[in-house]
Amino acid sequence: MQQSTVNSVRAATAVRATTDRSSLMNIGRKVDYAVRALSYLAAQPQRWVVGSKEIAARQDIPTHYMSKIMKDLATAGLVRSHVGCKGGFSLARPAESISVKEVYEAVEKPLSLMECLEDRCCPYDSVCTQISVWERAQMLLAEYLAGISIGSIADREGLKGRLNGLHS
Amino acid sequence: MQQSTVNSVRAATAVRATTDRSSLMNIGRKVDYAVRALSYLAAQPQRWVVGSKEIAARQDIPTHYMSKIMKDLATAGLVRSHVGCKGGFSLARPAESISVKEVYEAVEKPLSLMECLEDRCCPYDSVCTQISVWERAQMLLAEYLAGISIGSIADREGLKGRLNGLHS
DNA sequence: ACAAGGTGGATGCACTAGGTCTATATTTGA
DNA sequence: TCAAATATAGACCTAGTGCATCCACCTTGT
Repeated sequence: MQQSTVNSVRAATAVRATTDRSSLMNIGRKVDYAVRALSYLAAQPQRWVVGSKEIAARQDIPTHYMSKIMKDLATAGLVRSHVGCKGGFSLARPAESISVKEVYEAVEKPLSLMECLEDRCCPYDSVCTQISVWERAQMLLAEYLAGISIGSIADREGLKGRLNGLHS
Repeated sequence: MQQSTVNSVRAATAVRATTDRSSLMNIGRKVDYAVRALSYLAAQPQRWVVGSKEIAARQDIPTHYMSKIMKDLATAGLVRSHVGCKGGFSLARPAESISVKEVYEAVEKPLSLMECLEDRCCPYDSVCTQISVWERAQMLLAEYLAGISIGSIADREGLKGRLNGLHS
């Protein structure tokens, strides 16, 4: 029955999982900023290099924080960085090919709803009856976010079109 | 074009939203504990009263923390509390009618992925192109979790059935 | 009356989100 | 060639939060 099952598992693993909550889902400002910054880049003419200060100012994002975020995005390969005077950032790939999920994982961490879903070392996972619930929820979310592109976000309200129209 | 739009909005609202991040999605231990506690109750014979100490011990949950969680569940009306000697908790409703979403909201807060989705006072929401993305993601998640019941979780692996079999 | 339970609140601690700052390396324009 | 503008890397700070512990009190069955 239930108690004996759980008890035996507990006995087998006296040590509790380390308090490493560093991997839960967190859709905070950082993600918001990253999406806005990328959208701003996407709305620029092709391969146009924009400084992080400009992005920060236009999108009302704290300047230095913006730098750190852009660095993350560069490390993840979503933007290309151009060092030096008149340097800045440009999209490394077509905006249509950059998904919100990628953006999230570039500035935060791998998408994970619960810690036991990530480090597969939860002592109970063999008898846990709720893992699959969260697993499925996480898949739903990941699939949805993987299907939304920065391009589609930037293109709402016709921003890109309007801007390009002005430049042509 | 983009900058003027955003700038005008910024000008109209000099004050930034208060740093109230108290409402983001957090599927942590508390939710885990709550689900496990409710599952444990669901696996008991009808309306059987179980002390929080017992639940805590059987499910390997910190004792005092368990009390607080049970209190939350009682406040939310998911369990009935029985004060006094030989007191404890029992499910207030059939386990099949208690959804994981309810459990989450009982011990945490209203399900919300981003703060701007909750307090509808984000100064940018009229021009923000990503709100709808998170809004939809949140709906997906909420709908899914609303469709999973404690009953179905407790009944996996036939725990309830086996236990009832032993008692009949 | 008293022990076994729940109630409510105070408290503590570690960690993180969010943000700032400085120093350094790299490039461009004058 | 030098100065200004930029990215890079890191230390640092602060308030808030997750997780938990403990205590004083109230209820109730025996």
